[in-house]
Amino acid sequence: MEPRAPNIQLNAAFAALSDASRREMIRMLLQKPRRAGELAACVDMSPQALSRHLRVLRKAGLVSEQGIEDDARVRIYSVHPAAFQPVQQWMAQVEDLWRRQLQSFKAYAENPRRGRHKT
Amino acid sequence: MEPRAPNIQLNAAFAALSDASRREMIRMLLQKPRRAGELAACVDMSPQALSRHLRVLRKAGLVSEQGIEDDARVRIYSVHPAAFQPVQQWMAQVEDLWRRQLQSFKAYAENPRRGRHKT
DNA sequence: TAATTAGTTAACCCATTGGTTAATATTTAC
DNA sequence: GTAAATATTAACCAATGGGTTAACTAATTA
Repeated sequence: MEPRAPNIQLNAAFAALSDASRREMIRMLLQKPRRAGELAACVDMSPQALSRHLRVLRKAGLVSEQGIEDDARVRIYSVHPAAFQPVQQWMAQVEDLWRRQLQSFKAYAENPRRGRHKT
Repeated sequence: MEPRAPNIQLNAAFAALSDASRREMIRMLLQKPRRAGELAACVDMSPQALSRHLRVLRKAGLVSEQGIEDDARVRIYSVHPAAFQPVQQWMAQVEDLWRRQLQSFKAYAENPRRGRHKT
């Protein structure tokens, strides 16, 4: 096992979230699953551009699509919350590491002779 | 105040985090503040490439630099944890919205209007 | 002073992103 | 049947991202 997994999925998730329109789409889809057209009304862009953003979200695994019965034109998009987990885990790691650092700072402040700390 | 702020900062933060090398740099800097050269040893890239990544992180506000007194060549980089807050807040919002709609979604998933489930 | 060290910036190159228009399915309306 | 509505994909184009080499600044050292 490599110590340095590429973590493509995590890259894609963060990248997908770096666009305000896509974040807005996710919020919309969190309220309820919707078709592309309903999203278009909210984010105000061409169907083509929207479709691309949906593809980015899909490839990142953040949303999933589901065809409906008798109309192949329409697909229902919904948020796939499991895909957010790696992101949240990474953020939690950061928070944890930061907390530890705070403690070491605090320890230094309480007992400064032990180490050399530049603020 | 606009109801729809572009949230450039949030965009930049997510984008900055979408690169594995930059995430690794952040982890390194969370252990302790370091100079550029120390980071280079970890992420194994040219000083120029590294410097660019540092600039991305700086512009996103995720890390801050601090010159040392008697050598202007060297700057100490450290994580600026406050910049992670918008990201965490957004993620928390998502989690919250998801929890609120969990019942509806569960009903939706357990009683799909249609069969074709392309998870 | 010249050379080395530490690091950033500039110029360039190539791959990707994201938008547009045009073309393509598929269902509904006429 | 044809046309309109609902989307997606293809082809194209401008802008960005990220890497490289070269050039640059500032400090240390010979």
